[in-house]
Amino acid sequence: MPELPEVEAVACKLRAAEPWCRIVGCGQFRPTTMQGGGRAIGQRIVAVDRRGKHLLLRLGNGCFLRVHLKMTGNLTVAQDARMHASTVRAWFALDDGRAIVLDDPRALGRISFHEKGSEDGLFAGLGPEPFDAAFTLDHLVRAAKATKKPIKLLLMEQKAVVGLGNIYAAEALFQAAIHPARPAHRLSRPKLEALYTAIREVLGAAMSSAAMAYERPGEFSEGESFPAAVYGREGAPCLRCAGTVRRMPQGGRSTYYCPKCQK
DNA sequence: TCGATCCTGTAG
DNA sequence: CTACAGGATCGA
Repeated sequence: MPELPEVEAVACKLRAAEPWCRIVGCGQFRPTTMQGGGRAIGQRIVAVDRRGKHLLLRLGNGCFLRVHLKMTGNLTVAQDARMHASTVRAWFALDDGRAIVLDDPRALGRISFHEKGSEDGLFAGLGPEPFDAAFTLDHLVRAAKATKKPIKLLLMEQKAVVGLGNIYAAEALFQAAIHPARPAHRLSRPKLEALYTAIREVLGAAMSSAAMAYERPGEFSEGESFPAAVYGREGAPCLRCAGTVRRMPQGGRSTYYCPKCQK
């Protein structure tokens, strides 16, 4: 599921289940999934926030639970805490009988409890939100000029900007017509400007698509967002030129791109 | 900086 | 069986 648009959709869906009753219990099925969940017992969730791909469940006393969905996680509200799928890895029971459950087939998702005011330390390594005023073209240019690593890897580091993963990084680079392996510091300012615009457009389109899927369920498949222009299209014709989409390994992941129009 | 690693499921 | 999957951290 989750790059930024999908995480935001999960947050929206959780907010729709407000107001929250008190947390009366929690559980997990392996020791690594959740750290300190028991410390949230007795508290009430007062807000659901998002920072990059992290979900923050704010508690009444200022502390918070941080949830990272990793590759396949989903955080949902179950009407009955006693029933759950085999892929549920952790849960919080609420006073009204409902439960917040981490459903995650691959079991890579993580939940952790954090003290009031520990956000700054916890997220010190994260870059700006893509739609925040702090994410400027100059910021992206500075980040790009500072490293020789391939631009796609820079985009996926969550340091120059947060929220892009394997799909949207590829989509943004395609839209900006930039080769994913280009050393970041060698990109011209105009190219970086195109990339800057593309990042916002790609994420923005995915977010409205995710919101649409939420408002009108059934018309769009759950979780999946809009059709990708390059991702997963190896061997298919490029949507912009006469080229053919290729796949190449990058940092242990698959990168999709058109070698003809992404230089 | 790069590969290995965490996990399970699915497709070929 | 192998390859691969929308993430991120860790040790060599």
